[in-house]
Amino acid sequence: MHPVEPPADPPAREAYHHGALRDALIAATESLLAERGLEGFSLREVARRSGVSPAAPAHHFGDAQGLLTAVATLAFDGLTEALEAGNARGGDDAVARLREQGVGYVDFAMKFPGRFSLMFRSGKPADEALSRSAAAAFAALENGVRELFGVAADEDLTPAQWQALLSIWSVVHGFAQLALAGQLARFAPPGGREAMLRQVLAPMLEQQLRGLCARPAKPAPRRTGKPRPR
Amino acid sequence: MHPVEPPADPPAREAYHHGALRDALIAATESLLAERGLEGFSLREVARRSGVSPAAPAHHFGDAQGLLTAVATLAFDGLTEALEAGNARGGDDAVARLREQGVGYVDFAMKFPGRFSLMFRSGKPADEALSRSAAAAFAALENGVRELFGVAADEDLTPAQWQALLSIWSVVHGFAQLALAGQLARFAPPGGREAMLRQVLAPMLEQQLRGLCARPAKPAPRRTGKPRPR
DNA sequence: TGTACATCAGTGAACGCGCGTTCACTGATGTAC
DNA sequence: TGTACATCAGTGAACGCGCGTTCACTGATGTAC
Repeated sequence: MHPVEPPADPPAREAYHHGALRDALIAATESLLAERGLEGFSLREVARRSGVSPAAPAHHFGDAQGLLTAVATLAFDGLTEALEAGNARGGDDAVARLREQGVGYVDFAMKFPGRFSLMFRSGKPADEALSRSAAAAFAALENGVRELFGVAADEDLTPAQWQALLSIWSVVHGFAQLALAGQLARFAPPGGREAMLRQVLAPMLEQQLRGLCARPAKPAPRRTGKPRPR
Repeated sequence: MHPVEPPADPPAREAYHHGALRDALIAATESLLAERGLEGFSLREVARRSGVSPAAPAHHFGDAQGLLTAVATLAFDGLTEALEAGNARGGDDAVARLREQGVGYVDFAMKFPGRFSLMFRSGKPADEALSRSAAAAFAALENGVRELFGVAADEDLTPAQWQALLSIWSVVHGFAQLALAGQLARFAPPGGREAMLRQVLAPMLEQQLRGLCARPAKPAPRRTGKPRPR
């Protein structure tokens, strides 16, 4: 099933017995979560898939929670990379850059459903490294919005700009969740997923940008309260 | 902890021993899911909280999966009601009606996180009643979009209108998920949640409506593919 | 270069636990006569 | 109205199972001299 592969060229740091057990446990955790979700996760099954005894993971992660926290932390790091790669992919147009960040967000969720399911659960204990990685991913998205509106890193976003950030995050996050839940089959065959997302994002971003610039010329939307960023 | 309350006036149908065990089991399932998530669910704990023996639930739901399916089905029915109530709350303005549906969607998720967590998991087995209830909830949302664009029940939505539906669903679903994950604390204190959602939804809906009406006058967004509804 | 020792990744048996489900049962409710 | 019986919701003991974690251990790797 999951034979232990001898490392082709040992990763220097952990070529003791298994060779790269730490990485293998992380990979096994991701695939198990992708297959069965968080409620189907078990440390013993992860050990089994990695070809080691049930006590082996404790040497690397302490306990089951430690492994899950480590995977969640790596997951946020991966999301940060995906967002930054998307930003770069967008080229010179700030709208395209942010749109590609959104595409990167959803692609990440679809490519690594196991990681994604760990990232946004409610009962997270406060882990410092995890919080830092999560904050970095958020900052990557915030950065795209700053570029869109031309807000420097040391400037505050306006309430309307915070709102734009929240809108974009909500829409990509919701799209990803619905896609993972299989709910997008109501709209189109799975192959068209990315095209659908682009068609949702592009006009939204253009209108956000236009709306902010042209706001005084339009009838102001009734305010029911002011968002207080951060 | 969870004493069995004798039913004030027996619900006629199930006043045998416990009185309303079926309902009690459903309520216990919801609160357990809200507290510990799906991975913390157990049939025995539900029985314990309902004050009955571990074998009692089997008489009403067959097995653990049957109970979860029943709760998910009721959850979708509740969401449908919430969406219809929101629609009614919106009054005469189609934008307001759809916006209030969105508010109803998020309120439902926040009020019943246990139910909500069951509704959109990926590994669902095909249950007929569950599928019917899920379809009804979707139809309630679709109905709001039809009203927004003035599309009769027997008419097809255009691709752009399907896209609008997907955008709105994504944004409210994502907003709800982020709120449940505690991620909205980055933006504002929890009290401001509903105001934030309204400020996200209102301009989005107005722009969707305006965008569809004015589309020929604007430079057409580049199409990368057509959504194929249903 | 060789030897003795320290380190530590991984073993495998064992623990106690809570789980879902089964089973024969009990006893209250509902119904036929 | 009373009696005998059928129904069925709920009991509680029992089952086998997989779980997370512990523990003393093994044995390969790395290091001091």
